[in-house]
Amino acid sequence: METVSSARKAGRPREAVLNRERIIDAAFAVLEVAGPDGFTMKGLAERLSVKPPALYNYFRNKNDVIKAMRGRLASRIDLASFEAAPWCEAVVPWARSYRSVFARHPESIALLATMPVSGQEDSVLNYEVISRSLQEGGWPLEEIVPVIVALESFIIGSALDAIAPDNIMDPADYSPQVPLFAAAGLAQAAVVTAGGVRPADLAFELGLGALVAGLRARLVS
Amino acid sequence: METVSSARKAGRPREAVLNRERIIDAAFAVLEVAGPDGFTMKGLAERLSVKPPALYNYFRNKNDVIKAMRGRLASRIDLASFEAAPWCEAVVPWARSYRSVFARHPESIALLATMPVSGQEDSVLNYEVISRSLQEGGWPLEEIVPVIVALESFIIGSALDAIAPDNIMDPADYSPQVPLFAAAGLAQAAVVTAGGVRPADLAFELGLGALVAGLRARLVS
DNA sequence: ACCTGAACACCGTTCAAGT
DNA sequence: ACCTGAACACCGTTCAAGT
Repeated sequence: METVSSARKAGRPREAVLNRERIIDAAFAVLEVAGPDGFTMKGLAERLSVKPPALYNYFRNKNDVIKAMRGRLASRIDLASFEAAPWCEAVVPWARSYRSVFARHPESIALLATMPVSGQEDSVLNYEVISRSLQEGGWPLEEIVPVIVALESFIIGSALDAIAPDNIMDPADYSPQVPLFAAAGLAQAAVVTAGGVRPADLAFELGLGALVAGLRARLVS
Repeated sequence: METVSSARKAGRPREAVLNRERIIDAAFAVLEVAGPDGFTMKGLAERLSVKPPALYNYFRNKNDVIKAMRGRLASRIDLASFEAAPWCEAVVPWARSYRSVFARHPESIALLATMPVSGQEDSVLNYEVISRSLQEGGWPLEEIVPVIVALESFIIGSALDAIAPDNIMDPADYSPQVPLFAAAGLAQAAVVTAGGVRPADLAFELGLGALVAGLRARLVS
């Protein structure tokens, strides 16, 4: 009589159960349901029907898993606009794609965006494409990196803002002490409900437009 | 014969050893030397010559400690410029102060900036001051919150960038594959060494100037 | 080579016991 | 009221043992 749920016994399986791709897929799934605090090697192993030590055959440690997750996200960012339009138009869809890739996995940002990028990753290749677009647009060589970093800072900060609850700026019981800010919040809420967008989207689009316009103005002057 | 290091015995001390202020002071000290991963309740207790459970008389849990730390930082941000100059001038020193408060405790950002702000904190009062300055500058009520959020997104993102190692954008061995990006990095490095600043500072100042200029342009048009 | 099982040194938090 | 001591349920990681 066979048991139905035949747990794997110790010992090498005839054919490997795991690989890096499968583990990263599962990692995003676990992160999505468990959140950053609940993202554990045990939970990851369980979703793969495996014991935690098995993961260490493919990744050196948990940080190594997270690094691979970020690499996956970076490869999803859409750079196509830089091939089709000048930088000041191209950065807008790129920035939206960048932010939305993270917004697709809201729980990822705290975990992924704040871990220092150690050395080289595939994402470096993306920067070459952007650099070329900026150079063709007339940017001096020494300002190309600062421009990219400034844009990314805004995007990452906006992504962090997007993961916060919508009412993060709600003064709540403090309203009497901050009347103008409370009124501004209500006025924004009216726009938000009318437009069917999130408050974070409003701030992102406004800031992105201003940042690009300001960069353009600096370039022509 | 008395032992020199007389450890405290169990039982209530004649006069309380701890208070919230002392604990928060110690928390920043521990965070600074131990980093975000090494920031533990045990480490915090040790620095206060106390056992971990004692902390729970003053804070409900570790997150509560972190929230108090952020409140402390928020109170250090300098808002004085908003009383003395129009918004487009005032935001610059405010943004620098905001970012430098976090830069003073580089290890804090990952821990503090990414934890969602739950409900009300003292920082809400700051927003009233900024809102008033924006309104006096002619901003429509419904755009005041988005403007503040866009600025904060850029500042927080820049603070995150500032904690990363200076060579975070260094293509290193990838240089042959990304020649223009590598050259741009070298050109930036020359400016950085000549000016005696960090690469992150360059990007922050460039982005801040552009963002403010872009916001101004939107307002007058 | 690639998995399990057992073990180690942690962690945050709870709670009774002591003064 | 405010501390310690002991305990609980975790965590990441290592490593021998099994196939």
